[in-house]
Amino acid sequence: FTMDDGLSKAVREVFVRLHEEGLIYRGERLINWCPRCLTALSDIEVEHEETKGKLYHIRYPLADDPSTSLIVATTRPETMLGDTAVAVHPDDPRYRHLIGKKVHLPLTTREIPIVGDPILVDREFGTGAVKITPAHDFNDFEAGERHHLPRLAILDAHARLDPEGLQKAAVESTVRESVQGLPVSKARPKIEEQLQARELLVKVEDHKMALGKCYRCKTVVEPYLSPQWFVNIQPLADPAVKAVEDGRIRIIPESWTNNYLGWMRDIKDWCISRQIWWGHRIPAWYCRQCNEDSTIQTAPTTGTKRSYSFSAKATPIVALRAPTHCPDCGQHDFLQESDVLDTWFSSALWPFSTLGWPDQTSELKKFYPTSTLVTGLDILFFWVARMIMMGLKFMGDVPFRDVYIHALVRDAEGQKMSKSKGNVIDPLSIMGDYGTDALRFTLASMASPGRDIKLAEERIEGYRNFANKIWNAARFILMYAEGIREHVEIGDRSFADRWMFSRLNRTIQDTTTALEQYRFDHAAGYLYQFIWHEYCDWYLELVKPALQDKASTEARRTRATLIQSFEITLRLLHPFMPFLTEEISQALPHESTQDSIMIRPFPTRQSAWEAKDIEEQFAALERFVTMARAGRALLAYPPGARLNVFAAAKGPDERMSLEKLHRHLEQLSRASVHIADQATWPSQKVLRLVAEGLTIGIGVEGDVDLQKVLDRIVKQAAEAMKEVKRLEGKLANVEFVAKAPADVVAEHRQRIATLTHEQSMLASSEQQLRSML
RNA sequence: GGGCGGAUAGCUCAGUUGGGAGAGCGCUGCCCUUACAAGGCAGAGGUCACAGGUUCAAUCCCUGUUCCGCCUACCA
Repeated sequence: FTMDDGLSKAVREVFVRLHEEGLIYRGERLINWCPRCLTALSDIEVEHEETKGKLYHIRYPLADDPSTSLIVATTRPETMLGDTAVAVHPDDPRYRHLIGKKVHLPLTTREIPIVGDPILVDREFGTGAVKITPAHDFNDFEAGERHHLPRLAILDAHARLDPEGLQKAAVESTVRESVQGLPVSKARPKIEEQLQARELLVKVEDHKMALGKCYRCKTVVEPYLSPQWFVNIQPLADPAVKAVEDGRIRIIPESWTNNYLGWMRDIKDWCISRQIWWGHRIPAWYCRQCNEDSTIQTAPTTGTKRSYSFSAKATPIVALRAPTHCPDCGQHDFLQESDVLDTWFSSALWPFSTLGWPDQTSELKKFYPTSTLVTGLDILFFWVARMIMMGLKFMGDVPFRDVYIHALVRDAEGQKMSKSKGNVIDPLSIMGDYGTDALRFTLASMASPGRDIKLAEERIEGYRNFANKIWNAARFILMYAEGIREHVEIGDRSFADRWMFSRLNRTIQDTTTALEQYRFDHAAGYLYQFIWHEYCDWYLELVKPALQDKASTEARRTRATLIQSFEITLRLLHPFMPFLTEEISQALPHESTQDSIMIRPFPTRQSAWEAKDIEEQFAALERFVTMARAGRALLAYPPGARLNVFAAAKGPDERMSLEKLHRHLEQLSRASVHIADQATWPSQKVLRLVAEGLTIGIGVEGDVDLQKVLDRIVKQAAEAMKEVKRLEGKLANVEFVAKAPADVVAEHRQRIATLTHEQSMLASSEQQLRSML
């Protein structure tokens, strides 16, 4: 970014304003530091790794009574050279009386105080005494502040023992000479040896701990004392906590809310400076005249580091532009701060900086705040929380209403994908193999809340097939689209059309509701089910005969319905499969003025389409057809052979439905269908099949394997028997009948009745079959 | 250490006012039936991790255990 770039302008504006309010300060603090990259690291840049280490128990003799000593435990014996105190718990009867006395710090000529600190010390852990090294440990730094202890840095920026620091820390010269210039890993055994030789090392035990490592180079990070820039975060965090507490911002799924609140309430000042090249350079300048003593020359060792920096004592001038002269000395020789900003500092401004802020643009008015932010959990704190804080601070309003936390996509082993780990699944390659829409649909369908996604190729392949299915349906429709189309009122449409519209209506409603609840998985499921298993499997099959005679009224009307319904379906599917739906919708017959599908309205529910009675009739048809097909498979009739199928309706309503749908029944079951009472069926050569209250008979012709059929019927009867026994068992329980809701009990009775009827039918089929064998 | 999530068909995963266990892929059988074999039709397959508890009734609620994963933390 150039300095005139809008984003940079916003960053500088924010930096300067925060600084003016005292919310940005510069100071010497401990930060996570990579001794190899020579830069500060933010929390997100540090990876923690379980490591086997050692716990060293070291004896610190009392200064005025060397026969008595405190034993402290540490995982980092080399840092003891920088100790400036030993802490015990003020209420600990073992040590209480020692507070205020001094111990002699081994390997040095220093004496350091014993302090009481209830925060740092856990009485139960180790010996109950702990060393304080403010320059090399975060907690010790805090403890050092509480007790006004000096900070003795004994490591340099490369995490080597620093000769000057060792000198200042009054380390014995022999010790000093043996360790100076050594990296931590080499110095540690030397220190261990020295302590051993003086019999001050009480014991060494194995110890598990989590070591922080630089995300880039895997070097163990060091808490490092250096001048850095910070944001005083509490004044920004408080409003951001409130915004979520009072519901102005909703986190979805809700379970992450506590995570957010917990983190925000316990937030620490934000180190925003980085010692790297790439980034927004901090808008601060130092007068060379006034800060001569604070200038630190550093050799450009790697070629990526600037050659100077300033100590914590230096006085910066923070401004939007380079100052023309120094307000103190009037000189005009400046060096700009060499540090750049943490990348999340500018990211935090994204919701408004991208809209032109600090200018009051029309985009800013229109799009701030936005409705939903979709993001991954891993940056909830680093990005989302900071956008909320900065948005509230500079815009006076939340940057978004809903935060949708989506799942993390992991690799096949369930590992988190990361650039540095190299286990990234390349979306471009997946898209090449299966298509962009298939990948998108897969991710939507697997986006169940609170659960991560292990990307499974089989699922993607399945949705690739789904896309293919839609292509083929489109081909079918285009094939029959030619010709006059006649639009009629919904009530006058055919059975198939009315059923399909009723189902489409339901699908629109379900999909919309699911989207409103951020249940993309449910929405994808509804669409898949409707398009494949209702629209393609049943509707398109049902209308085929009508389309055959192209000139007929029925064909004219069906063509209109086909195109209308498919176009609506495509719009409904468009957010999930944008490319395919656009392509097909352009191919369908349409007005030349019609917009791209992406800006057409999303379908809405039409109550006129709802047809419960039609759906019930369809259910009867589906039961019949499925059973006829099963019978065909059971009797191993070839698909081409025409069957004779008898159907007995349960009542007059069903009989009417079946008669009305007679043509469809014959078409879909490829059979001659006879609707008649069972009593009138031929007594011989008819196989009876029963399921869900419907009984059909299939004419038995030719040489068929009746044994297979018998096995099936016996098995089905056994299953029915088992279920009846289970239900009767429950009904026999007086407590069940007394305490269960009446409708549940009634339902149980109803199920028994149905099953019993089924059983008797099966028994008669069985008897009949045995006689035929 | 603390917190959170997961364990359901061979695999990847759905499944809430507790009451008959689902999908996709894979598998078996039949079928290239003029949209589609990346397909159609029909099937097989599950003591819902384990042990207790609450309840008339538990995949679902509670407790504990085992295993896996994530976040977080200074246990020196």
